[in-house]
Amino acid sequence: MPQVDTVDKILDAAELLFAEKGFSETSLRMITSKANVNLAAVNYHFGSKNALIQAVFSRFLGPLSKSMEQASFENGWGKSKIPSLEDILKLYTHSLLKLPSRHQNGVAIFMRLMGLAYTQSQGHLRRYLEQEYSKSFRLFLELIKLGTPELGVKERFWRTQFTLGSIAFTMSSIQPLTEILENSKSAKGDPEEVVNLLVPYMVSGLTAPPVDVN
Amino acid sequence: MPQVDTVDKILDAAELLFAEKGFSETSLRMITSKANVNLAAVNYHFGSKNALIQAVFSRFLGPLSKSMEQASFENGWGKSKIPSLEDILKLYTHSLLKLPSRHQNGVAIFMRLMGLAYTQSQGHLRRYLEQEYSKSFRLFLELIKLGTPELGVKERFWRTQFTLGSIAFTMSSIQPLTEILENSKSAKGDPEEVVNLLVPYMVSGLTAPPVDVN
DNA sequence: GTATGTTTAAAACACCCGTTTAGTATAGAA
DNA sequence: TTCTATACTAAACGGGTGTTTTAAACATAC
Repeated sequence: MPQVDTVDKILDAAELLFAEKGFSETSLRMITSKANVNLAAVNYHFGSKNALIQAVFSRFLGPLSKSMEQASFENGWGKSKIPSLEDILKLYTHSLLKLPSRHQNGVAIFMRLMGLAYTQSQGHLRRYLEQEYSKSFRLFLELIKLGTPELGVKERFWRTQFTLGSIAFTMSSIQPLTEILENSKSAKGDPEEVVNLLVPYMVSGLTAPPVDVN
Repeated sequence: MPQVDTVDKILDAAELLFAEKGFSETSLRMITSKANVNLAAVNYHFGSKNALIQAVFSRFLGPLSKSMEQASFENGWGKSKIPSLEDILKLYTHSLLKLPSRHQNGVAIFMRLMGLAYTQSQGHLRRYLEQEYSKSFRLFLELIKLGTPELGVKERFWRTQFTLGSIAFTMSSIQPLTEILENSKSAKGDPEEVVNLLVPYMVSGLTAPPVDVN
């Protein structure tokens, strides 16, 4: 019996390669050779490549969504105790940063994967995430609503999309962007630093004076 | 001699399919069959699939970068006449909206392609865009710098990325998002309306009090 | 009308893909 | 020991990929 079993070896390798190259650009042969595992093992343990993609997401989204729901509950947030927008966004971003990972900079990988999930046209993945984690997402929207009481429905909707766009887009390309900024190929790209810059940006955008009132 | 020559038929089809599915997920056979053109025509006219991808970008980035440079010049913007951030963003967003296109909602397609160029790992494309349009991009950054004098280099860089993310992400999925908001499959999604909500959001985010000072 | 260079067409090429099959090895239970 | 379920592996399968080749059609110039 090996220390790390085959399933985890596959997930580890897949996580890295997907984040680096994208889903369609990563072949099962790349994954299995990086994981030192037989090609057929993927289909044996997961059934298909699509199922593997979903499993990669489940491995970190499961714990993450649980911890976020719990944190929101423990804070007693609700209509009787309305949190500030900054508190909400800080909770979420810092839950992300504290996410345990098997890799060196797991946050960046995780973020990049989330960005890809939005960006790449993986119908099955979007359907899967919607089905499994819609409850967590609705909680997030509910909290945003509590934190931006002055906004109309339409304007809140679009500003939330703008905000998600900032996150997804930035995080999905944080590595190349860091290289541009540091002007070197070895810049490692510190997600924590970027997140600390991101929160005030989002707060300011979300709480800007409304244009519309409806 | 046909009304629309083969080259343009290929570009039209490729543009739509790339925006819809991504680059690797779109095969030359999909493109040529949608364009009613022989498979070999792509390699004959463009040389390779990668060259076709680059050509798709050139067709709209060429005119766009020219019109933007010209507009900035005509306004006399520079260190002697510093534009407001709102003016800058309005110029750019409205240049985008006025962008002539061969398709119905060309803005969304164009934005989605730009988002993909960042997001998908197409090394050759990033290199190509950097080489061809670095001048235009540097002009944009220079204008942003004029409009946000209170920001340090690092913070300005990241906030600019956040802003680009909002635009690319929102515009590239404006259609499905509108459908969600209106709760109907027939909602048409007016880019101009969204842009009017987007500009104040971006201005507010970019001009938020600095966190860092370096 | 014939020759010349350009564009289209059909077919084949070599390669890589995800998946399946058929078989082997291993470990615990009866 | 024999049986059985699970874990793993080597090899092959069918199909799709970008690209190249070969030949035919076409317009234009001489």
